[in-house]
Amino acid sequence: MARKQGSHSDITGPRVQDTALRLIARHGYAAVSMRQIAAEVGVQAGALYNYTPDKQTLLFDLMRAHMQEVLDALAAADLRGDPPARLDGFTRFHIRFHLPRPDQVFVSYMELRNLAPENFAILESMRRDYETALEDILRDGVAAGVFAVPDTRIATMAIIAMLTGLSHWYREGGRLGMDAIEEIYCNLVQKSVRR
Amino acid sequence: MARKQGSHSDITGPRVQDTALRLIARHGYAAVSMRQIAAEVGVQAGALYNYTPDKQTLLFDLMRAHMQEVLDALAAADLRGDPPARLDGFTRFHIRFHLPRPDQVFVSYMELRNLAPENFAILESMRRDYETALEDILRDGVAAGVFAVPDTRIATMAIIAMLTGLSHWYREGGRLGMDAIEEIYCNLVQKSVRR
DNA sequence: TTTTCATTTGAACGACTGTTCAGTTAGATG
DNA sequence: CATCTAACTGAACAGTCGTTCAAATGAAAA
Repeated sequence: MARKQGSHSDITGPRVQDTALRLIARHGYAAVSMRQIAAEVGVQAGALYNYTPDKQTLLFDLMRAHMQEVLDALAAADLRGDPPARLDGFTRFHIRFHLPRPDQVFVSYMELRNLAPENFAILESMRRDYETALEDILRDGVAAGVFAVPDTRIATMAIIAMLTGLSHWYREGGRLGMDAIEEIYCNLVQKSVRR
Repeated sequence: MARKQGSHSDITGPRVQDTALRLIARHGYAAVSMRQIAAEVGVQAGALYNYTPDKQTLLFDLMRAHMQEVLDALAAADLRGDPPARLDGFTRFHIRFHLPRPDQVFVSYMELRNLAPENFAILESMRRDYETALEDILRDGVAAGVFAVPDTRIATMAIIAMLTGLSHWYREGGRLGMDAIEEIYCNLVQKSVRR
């Protein structure tokens, strides 16, 4: 029944996602037209609608897929040990996961305002889950007396902003490699919350 | 000669800037049309061209004005003392200046990719000046032996990302006031670079 | 070989885009 | 009062926008 070989949808579908992600990261959602995406994929604009009901859903699917990957990967990382060890683990996880995905990070943080309210709420909730994973570590550390932060919620937001900011300026092949960056950020993060 | 009283341009001009800033911060440069701005100002679209040569320049003027205000205010702050005191001063200055200007911060960080290359270069240079002010403090602290950072450039970027991130989630009337926020961030920043 | 249908085309829809400009308006000037 | 002109209108220009859909395509299934 369902065609297996020779079906172009297996190829075109991912190419639509990849192209949309790259173009939106570069120019912004509102500045990229369906015809631009189609042209880079190598089809006419109408063909895109075999792969997304509309432009808004195309954006939302990109962002949701990214957030889901983040949460799944974090769960798989299975951070263990005392709070400082888990904080180091979280820092290294964030950098290792996000640095190779600059386009996803860019889109996920810049295009939130272009989401329909119900889609925004879904992503905000997923984002909150990620933040909570870090805040739990900080709270445990405070309870254990190894961290001293005046406010775990704010420390969480501050650390995540610091880590996310990295993705905005880091370029592969720059002065420092990912491993060196990782060490430096672990040092900064760890000290900022230590007693 | 030049009309003084009753001249609308003294009123309409600033209103164009204010309206454009607010709409662009909310919806993004590409998503806001000249007709939307005009409608909120209360004029027809054509009238906007008495105040800006084109849409691109309108955006650039908003962003350049903001960065110039930042640099002027920082120079006026005239931070003195030992490196820890100057770092505290920088942290407090950044928060006090940026928190009351969320729309400017939003536009200045989100719309860089919508600038023409020559305009982008100008803003990037002003941004670099601001970053250098912080890096100088960190370098002096390292030289004096009161700070220990593996890399002053990265610590600079990390701290600025942390501080800028604050503007993205802080809302007036929230759980904590600006003064409390200031204390918490001074604590986090100071500890992250201390020996 | 014929049939079937997933896939794509190409044209069309109405609406909106930034920008220009001749003409109108209204308030200050002489 | 008549004049002047800064400020603004309203229409027009040549495109582009997201989206729809009948028709064409071509490879797998029968």
